[in-house]
Amino acid sequence: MKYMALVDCNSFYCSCEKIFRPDLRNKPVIVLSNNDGAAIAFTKEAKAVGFGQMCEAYFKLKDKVKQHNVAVFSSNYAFYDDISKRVMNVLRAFSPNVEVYSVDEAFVEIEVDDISQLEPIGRRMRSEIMRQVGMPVGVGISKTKVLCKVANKLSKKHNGVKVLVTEKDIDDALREFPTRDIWGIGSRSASKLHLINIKTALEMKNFKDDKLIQKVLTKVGREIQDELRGIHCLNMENVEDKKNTGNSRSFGYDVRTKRELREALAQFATNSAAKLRSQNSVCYGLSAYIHTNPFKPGPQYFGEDHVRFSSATSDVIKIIAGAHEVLENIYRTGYGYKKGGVLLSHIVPANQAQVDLFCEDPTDNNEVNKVIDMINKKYGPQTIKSAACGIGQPWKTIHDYKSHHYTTDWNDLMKVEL
DNA sequence: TCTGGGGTCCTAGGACCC
DNA sequence: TCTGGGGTCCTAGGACCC
Repeated sequence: MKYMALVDCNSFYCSCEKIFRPDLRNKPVIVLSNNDGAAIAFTKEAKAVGFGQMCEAYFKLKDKVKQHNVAVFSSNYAFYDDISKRVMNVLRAFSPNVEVYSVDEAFVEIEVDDISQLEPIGRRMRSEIMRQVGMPVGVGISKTKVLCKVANKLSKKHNGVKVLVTEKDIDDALREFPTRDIWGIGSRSASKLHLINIKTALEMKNFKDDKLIQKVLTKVGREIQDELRGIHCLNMENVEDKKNTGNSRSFGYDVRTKRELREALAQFATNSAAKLRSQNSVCYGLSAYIHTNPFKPGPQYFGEDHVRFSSATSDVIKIIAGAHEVLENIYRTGYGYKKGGVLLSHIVPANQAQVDLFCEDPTDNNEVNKVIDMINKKYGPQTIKSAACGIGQPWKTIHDYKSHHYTTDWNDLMKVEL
């Protein structure tokens, strides 16, 4: 019989930071967003002393951080990605069918003859990931993805592994489970369910009027209902290529000049294009935006627009030009801009792209891009890039508390003193 | 002073076709 | 009074996730 496990890393970013810092064991740790603007990850020790509200502004937390002697880190995404890959590789030893759902969690298909084998498998996943990577995880095992999510949530109270497969166990779990905590039910949907008197997952599972659920929550909600009943709607998916990709950042200060915005958007375009090429895809569309700081009083402006490429491309030069074309349309003088971004859309595999018969310049600078990618792979990201991105990039974000790139940079390897 | 970034899927409604 | 019917494709916006 086939089941699936949802393996989820505990406070992933914080746990990454702790791997090479044994002195932080059992200590409160928080990780900040880009720009050190907001707190985005917390260990359970940090939650215990009152932290834990996602995206709370860091400047509001500083006093509390001092008071409780909390270790604070800027986010170090290259490092987290590397640890994530290591965790996923451990899981691949358990099953050929692993769906990496996000940086810190994966669904793993498992086949057993008897359900009594499920819990030991979950235990082994946990211990192997801890042994090989040093990452604590929780494992939830059940029949469908939505039920796995429920099981995973409960795993914290069961030493990290919870199996939910018999009807009775499932109903017992769902009876206590608020609708808002169901995977895919956000606050809006939960309020709507409340209006028809559905407050727990069990009530949703047993609600007879499927058509009403469909009407209130669309197809999405209907499928969640079936998943609660153990009926598969959300299948294991192969990690396919991204359908959209992009890059955006808040700036270190309010940016006022078009020259600086051109640099920033060129950099975002460069990063997006590199992601596109790394999955061997090309795109037909690009959109870009800039906006003022919504937290500041005063007039606000959100500018956004898009362009279509006459033939699909992953050429960094064309993509930067596209972003600049959008900027010309959306830039307004007199505002201080706090954030900008570039998104690539209508992405297709490079070998499936249609060539436009009347396109003036269908050839990309493929060789140039290849060389750029090669150099940046060998010597590190950003070793070579378009001068349009600027040199100093003063608008860039701030990272005051960045940890070392322990596993992704030779210069940051851990030092051992003898 | 300081408030994240990167995604997915669904639906309604407009544009267009014959 | 009364103004086709049936279909496809695309996009903006909403909702959700980590």
